Amino acid sequence: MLNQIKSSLKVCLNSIDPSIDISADEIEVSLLFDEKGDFTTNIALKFSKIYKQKPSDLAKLIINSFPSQDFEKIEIAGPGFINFFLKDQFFFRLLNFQNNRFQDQSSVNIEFVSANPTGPLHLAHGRGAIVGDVLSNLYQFYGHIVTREYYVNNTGNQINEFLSSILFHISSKHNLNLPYQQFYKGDYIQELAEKCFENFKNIFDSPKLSKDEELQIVNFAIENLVNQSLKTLKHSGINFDQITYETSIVEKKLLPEIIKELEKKGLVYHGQLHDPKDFQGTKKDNEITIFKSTNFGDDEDRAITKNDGTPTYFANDIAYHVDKYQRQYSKLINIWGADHLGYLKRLSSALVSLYPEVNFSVVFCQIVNLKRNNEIQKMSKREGTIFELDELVKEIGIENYRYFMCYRKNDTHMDLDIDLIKKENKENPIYYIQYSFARSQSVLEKTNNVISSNIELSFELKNLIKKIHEWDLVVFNSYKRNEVHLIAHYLESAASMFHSLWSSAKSNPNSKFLDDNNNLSEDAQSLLKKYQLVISEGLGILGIKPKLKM
RNA sequence: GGUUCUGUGGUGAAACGGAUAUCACACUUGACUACGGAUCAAGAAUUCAGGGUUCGAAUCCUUGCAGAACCGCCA
Repeated sequence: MLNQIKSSLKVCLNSIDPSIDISADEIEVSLLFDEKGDFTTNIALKFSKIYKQKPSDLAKLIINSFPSQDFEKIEIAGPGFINFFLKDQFFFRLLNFQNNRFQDQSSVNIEFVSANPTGPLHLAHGRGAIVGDVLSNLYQFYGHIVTREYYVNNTGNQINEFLSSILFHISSKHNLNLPYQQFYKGDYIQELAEKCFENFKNIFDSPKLSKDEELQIVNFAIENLVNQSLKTLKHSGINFDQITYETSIVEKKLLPEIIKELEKKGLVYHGQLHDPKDFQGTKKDNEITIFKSTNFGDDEDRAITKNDGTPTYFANDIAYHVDKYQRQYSKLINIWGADHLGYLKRLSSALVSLYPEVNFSVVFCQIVNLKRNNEIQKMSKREGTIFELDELVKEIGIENYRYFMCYRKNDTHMDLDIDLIKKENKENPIYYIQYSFARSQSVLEKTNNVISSNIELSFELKNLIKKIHEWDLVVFNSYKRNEVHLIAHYLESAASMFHSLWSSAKSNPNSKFLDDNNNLSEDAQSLLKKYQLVISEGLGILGIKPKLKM
């Protein structure tokens, strides 16, 4: 019906002035859930200038030429809104809307989590994990072929320090006197060190480890952590299609070609930036390769090579994204934590200067605080008070975990209130939604016969029908904007309207779905089934199964 | 100091530039021999402050104030 009104409005506008071309996308029609009407459009306000008319006059012209057979009345309201009142007999038509849903089967790459392989996943990774997975579901909902990708940064200093920390533990526990320092602390390092020791026992017979032996050990340790992380994610319903290691990107040796390309565009020079923190040696012999990211509004130019000639993290990251681009996705989406906010400019400008047509976007997830007993829990790696993701999921359950990670806009700070999440009542939205679904199911199960009687079109019933009709609009909007919280909010509000309708039957028995003999009208049946379908689709995108019984 | 984000009832949050700013909690009332009360109904805001753009601003621009994240040749 929304689309029908839209196209009728387009015809009206065209008949008013054929020389003006307004595209269907510019015509906004939305639903009303109060006494003002059932549908509304602002086009008379929006286009009054183009048509050189006062908004109210334009609205009048539109109404005069609008095919009004489906409507009780169409009126001008406020400064120039046009409100439509649907005839009662057409309400149940609003439930049939999903026949020609938008489809786009192009392939999309969504990269998320991509945690450093030097420790277990914790709360901070959890939000990006869910947002990435739900976004993937959303793209799949519209037919896209989605690759969920996990990137492992297994090179660089952090890896050396990680290895050193493991060997330090082995050395001190088994009195081996190996020359390694401790960087990372924590129980998981000790456990990992033990595993490495068990697996490579014979290596430690000699007093010194070769480079090759070190490599074996660190790879084993990384593999172990990555698998553990993937297992944690799998437990919360997240499965990756592709794991990409930084080393495999390095092996492809894309960097020289990339630097050459950027050089051609005048975006690379050799020289010096400020002294790095651990700078050693003389300045003269330390010319590095630098990307001119200030051309794109970045604060500073960024190094592509370090003073020892090896590529920076940034350099390898360009190569990684070039690699992704070359795999021919129509769209690349990254989910990043807020700590990468300042990193976007340099990466996207490098990527865009290489491939101006690239469709690359980043969805940022802000910090999550853990709230318990009404207090924000301070978390610190040093004090060992990091809350591992595994524990969180165990404590609150997958459904709660997934829902609550989605119900705030991704770029706002969020407090995850453990006590609230564990409640089983209205305060917990996911519970409230599931309860409405179970209620609808109980009616369907109690039904003796489906009959062709009429159900009274109360205010509450109309609202619920309209809400169901609105689903397509909401989910499409959520997809266009990469904002998954819109779905969570829709579900909550749909459930609220369902409960309202349910309770209205207390004061108005005609609003009951079932009659005294447990007969259900056809209309009511199609309403309930459609409600279940919409809720199932919405929860499905969030990765949650609806409950038939609770 | 720079870059980016945020500022909405007592609290936590919603709101493609649209009408009377929505939801939950807390607080105050009212509704249960129930199609599952695990619910429903009723009650509160000068949207941080000033200026601008617009028919129309929580939303866009600008100034100020307050808070957060980031600001290595670390990843």
